[in-house]
Amino acid sequence: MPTPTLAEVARHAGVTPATVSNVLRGRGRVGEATRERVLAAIAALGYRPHLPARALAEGRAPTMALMVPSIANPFYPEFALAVENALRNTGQFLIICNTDGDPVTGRAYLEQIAGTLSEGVLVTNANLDFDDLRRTESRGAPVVLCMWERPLEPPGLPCVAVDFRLAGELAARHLIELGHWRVGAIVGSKATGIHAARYEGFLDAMRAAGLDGAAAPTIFTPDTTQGGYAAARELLGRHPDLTALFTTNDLPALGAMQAAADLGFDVPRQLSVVGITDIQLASESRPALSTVAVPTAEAAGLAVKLLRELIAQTGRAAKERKAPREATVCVTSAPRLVVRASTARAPTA
Amino acid sequence: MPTPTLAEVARHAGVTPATVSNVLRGRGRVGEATRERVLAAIAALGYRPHLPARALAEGRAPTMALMVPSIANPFYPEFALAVENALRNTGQFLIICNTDGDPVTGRAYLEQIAGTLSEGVLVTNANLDFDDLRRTESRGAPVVLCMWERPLEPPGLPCVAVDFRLAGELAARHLIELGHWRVGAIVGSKATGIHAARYEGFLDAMRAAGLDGAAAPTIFTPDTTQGGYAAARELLGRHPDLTALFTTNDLPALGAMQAAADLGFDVPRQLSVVGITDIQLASESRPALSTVAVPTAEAAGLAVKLLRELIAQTGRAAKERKAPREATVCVTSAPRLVVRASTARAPTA
DNA sequence: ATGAAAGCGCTAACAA
DNA sequence: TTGTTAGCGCTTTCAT
Repeated sequence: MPTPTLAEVARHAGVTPATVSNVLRGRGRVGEATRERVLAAIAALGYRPHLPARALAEGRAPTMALMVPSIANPFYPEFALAVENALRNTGQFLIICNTDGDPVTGRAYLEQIAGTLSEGVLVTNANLDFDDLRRTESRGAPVVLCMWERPLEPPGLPCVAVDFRLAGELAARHLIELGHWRVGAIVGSKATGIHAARYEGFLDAMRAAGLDGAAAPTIFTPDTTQGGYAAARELLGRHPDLTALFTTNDLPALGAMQAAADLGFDVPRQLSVVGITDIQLASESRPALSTVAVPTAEAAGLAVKLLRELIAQTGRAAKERKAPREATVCVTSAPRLVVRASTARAPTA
Repeated sequence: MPTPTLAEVARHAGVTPATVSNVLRGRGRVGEATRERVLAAIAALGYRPHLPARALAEGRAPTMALMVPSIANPFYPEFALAVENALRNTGQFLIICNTDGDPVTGRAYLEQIAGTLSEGVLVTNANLDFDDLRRTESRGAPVVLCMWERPLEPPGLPCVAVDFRLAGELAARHLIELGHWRVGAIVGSKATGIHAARYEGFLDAMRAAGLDGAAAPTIFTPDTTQGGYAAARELLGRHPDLTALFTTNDLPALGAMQAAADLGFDVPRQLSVVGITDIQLASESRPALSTVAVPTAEAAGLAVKLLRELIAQTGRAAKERKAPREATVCVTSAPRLVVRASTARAPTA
């Protein structure tokens, strides 16, 4: 027996669909007696509301979309879990869109589901075209950038920002305080790419310590374990005297540690490695990775909150769509250093 | 300007909605001239079909649901990615349901979306109640168990089965062939739990080698890195003469390697460790984990395929719903051993 | 307090 | 070849 419809419940209870709908949503006045009868019918028939139909009638959409480059990249599942938790009990569900880092794939998703299946879109560094995102917005589906890296330079789209420059600075400062001054940098993006702010933080810290950060051996590489691995090999090969590696993300940091292990470097005795983010893996590696923890779960929660607010202002329900350009930037709490086993005092030359 | 409706496109093209619908789906004959006009109108207005409305009219649902205990557990994102890839271009999207291993949470998801938002349900070891699943089925939403561990003992629900007993046997045989005979076992479930078949494979291999597997020190522990870590510490503490650890899953294996490292054991020189599954992390650990690779991507593809077939037989479209009890068990190709750096010849006593 | 009716955006017979 | 008419399951005025 397929799920009964609201109409069948109504018939069973001897009322009209409107009444059933009313008891279901607590709208309109309903007599105590009939309410009970309706509730009984619902229970008896095992009625469950048809979400798409309800959404259609309400002019809403039953899901939110989360755009990620690849859910298999260890950062995103953690983020997705937090998003899903935030969504729980809102009556909306989470659709995962893997863009593969390809703007065309990303656009295809937006075209298909934004505003129809999904009421709003959460975007992580999925390499989407900003024009596509703005078009999505203008079609009525709010967009929130989930991990914007520069709180002071909003992107012109609603976002939740994390102070990644500070994260970079904290990581570098940690190294410096341990006495390191020959430190290499592994940046998980192009020079002007997504990790630039983190690298700037590194440079700031070096400068503050009277060191010439710009002279530090630096490699720009893909933001992956493999990228970090390759970069570390190259860095360590060319500059065997380095005592520490600054890395803009945990995955490359983990890769760098593997490279160090394969090269016979003792981490942290001969070489310190520090990352940024504090994904789960960071505490599970051996040696455990020292890193700068970033409030990802908090960011996920804020992103969902912001998205829902934007929807409330935009949707059919909105009285007047006020220009929301104001409060569309949330900033998370600050990153903080987590010292584990991959960093130690610089070896005295 | 919110997305235009099909009716607006029709008006713009000077035809009726039915005609637009026809050109959109290639049904019914449409004159070449009008088709062009309609296409032009679609392009001009930037029309995009409203997925829930379409699904409602078609009597389908616009998504598939994937039930996982936690998307943050490293195995599931890999599986989810494969599922999403298999779904791509089917016009359906993937909803992630984290059950947290809690049957009640799982039931809540099924109640809400199975058959309404989601046309079918893919289930991994999310610890769901089989009665709930059967009820879901009987309400018209097909269910597929995605990683059934015993091809020879189907569960009474459609499933794709992986020969995990064989996986366990291969892992154990590998150890035996390397000359290990004092091997401990770490099982990532209760004795009668999900990993029992893998453990049986271990016992089979031991027996075949004339060893008393039942006498092997064994610990049943949660299927996590931490579980493996704790189990290995205990095992190694009580039996410091063990030369190898058999593990029913990669995560506990990785945990066991960490424990070994913390205890000062040299892996693989003093201690070999082998896992099962071959998740990405397995090749990224140091030493890289020897393991038995299981065809997860293949399983994901088969699961989606099977689910779609079941839907085709069940849906409103089905001519006659034939009893599908027959072909509802897919078996993947066999697991295979992947030797990496965590296993070596047993040290000669 | 309840019912009647229209409509959300789309599809699918069936007519013309 | 195209248009007409219902209807998918639900919500929501507006009457009664």
